[in-house]
Amino acid sequence: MKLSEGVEAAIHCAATLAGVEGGATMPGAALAEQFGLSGSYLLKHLQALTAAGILESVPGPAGGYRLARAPDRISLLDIVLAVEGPQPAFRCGEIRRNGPVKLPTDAYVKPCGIKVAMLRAERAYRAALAEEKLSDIVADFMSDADPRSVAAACAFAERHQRPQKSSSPKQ
Amino acid sequence: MKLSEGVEAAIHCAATLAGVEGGATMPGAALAEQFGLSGSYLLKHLQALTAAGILESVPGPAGGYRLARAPDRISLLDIVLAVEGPQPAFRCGEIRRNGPVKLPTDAYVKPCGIKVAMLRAERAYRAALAEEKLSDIVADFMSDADPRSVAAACAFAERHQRPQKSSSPKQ
DNA sequence: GTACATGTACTCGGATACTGGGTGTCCGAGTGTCGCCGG
DNA sequence: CCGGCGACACTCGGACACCCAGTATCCGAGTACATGTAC
Repeated sequence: MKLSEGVEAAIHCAATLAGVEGGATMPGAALAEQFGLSGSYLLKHLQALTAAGILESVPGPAGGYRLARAPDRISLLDIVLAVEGPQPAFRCGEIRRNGPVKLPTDAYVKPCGIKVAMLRAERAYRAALAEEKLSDIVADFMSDADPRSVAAACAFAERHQRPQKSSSPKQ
Repeated sequence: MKLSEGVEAAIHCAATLAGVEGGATMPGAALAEQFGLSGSYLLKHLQALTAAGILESVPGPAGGYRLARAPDRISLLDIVLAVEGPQPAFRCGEIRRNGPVKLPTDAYVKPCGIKVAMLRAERAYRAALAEEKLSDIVADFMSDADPRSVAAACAFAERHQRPQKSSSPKQ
C-alpha cells in the first residue's frame, strides 16, 4: 500500500496548470523547476497524464502542457489512476486454489470472499478520491494558504505560461 | 497504489486460523502448504501479524500460530497495516517548498492542501477496511462458498490443528 | 520590399541504466517430548 | 517401579541473496520562429 512519488508531482503539476489561462501552456521544464524535480523525469508522469486525457501537450517552441478539460471535471482519482495504472491495489492471486487438495474448477465459480471485501473497501477509496476535484484543491489553496505562497505561485505561473496564438481567440 | 502479495496470504491465513478451536494452534508450514506457498517466506508475514498482536505464536513441538483475539475484533485494516506498515500510502514530500523561490519556513505552517485531500480519501479507505471483520469473511465463506471448498478447508483445519494442553481447559 | 527557403532553438517523446522495497531462501535459537539411566 | 537427566525433533525467529517496479537520465523526433537570400 504505497503510492509512487510521481503521484504527488502529478497532482501539484495539475494544480499549477489549473492556474494558467484558458489556452496557455507551460513547459514541463518550468513545472520541474517549480518543484525542484528533474525535468526529464517529470515528463514521464506528464506523458502519463497526457495519455489519460487529463493534459494536452503542444510541441515546438512556445509549447508545453495545459489541462485538457476544466478543473472541476478533473478528480484526484483521475490523476492517481493515470499515474499508477487502473488495476486495483489488491491483486487476488487465487491462492485458495493452490492447496494440495485439488478441487474441480467449478468449485471456484463463486469469487473469493476476501477479494470481494478488499475490492469493496477499495471502491470506497476511489469514490472518496473521485470527490476530490482539482478545482476544490486550487480554490482551497487560493483562500486558505499563506498569501506569500499564493503570490509566489501566481507570479511563477504568470512568468512561465505561454499563450497560444492559434487556439486562444485573444484571451 | 499496489498492495504487496503478502497481504492476500496474511488474510487467508488469518481466516484459516479463525476456523480452529480456541486454544489450538496451527504450524506455519501447514498454512504454507494450504496455499502452495514457501513456508520460510510465509513466516515473514506471520511474524508481522504476531508483532502487531493479531496472532500469537507458540514455540516448540505442537506449537504454531493462533489468533490473539476473537475474529470479530480483527478487521482487514489490522491485517493490512500489520503487513504493509502503518504509514499512509500517500507520502507528501513537501515538494511545494522545493521551488527556486525560497519562502520563509513560517509560510508553510498550513498543511499542503493536496496532502490533506489525499489523506482524507485514505481515511475513507481505512474506515471501509476497518468495517470488514474477519468474522464476517469466515461467516460468508461458510454460508456462501461451494460446499466442497468449505468441507476441504474444514478437513484441513481439523487435520493440522494441534490442541494446546496447557492453555485450553479441555476444549 | 516581399516571399520563400533554410537554419536554429525550443518543445515533447521514447528508449536506456540505476536503485530500493518486496520476494524468496537459508541457517540459527528456543522449547516440549521422548527415551535412557540411575536410584 | 519411579524420578531425574540428556538427546532429539519440531517449532518460530532473524539474517542473507535475488528480482522487478519505480526512479533517474539521456538522446532523438517534431514544430514554430527567426534569419538570410532571391525575385
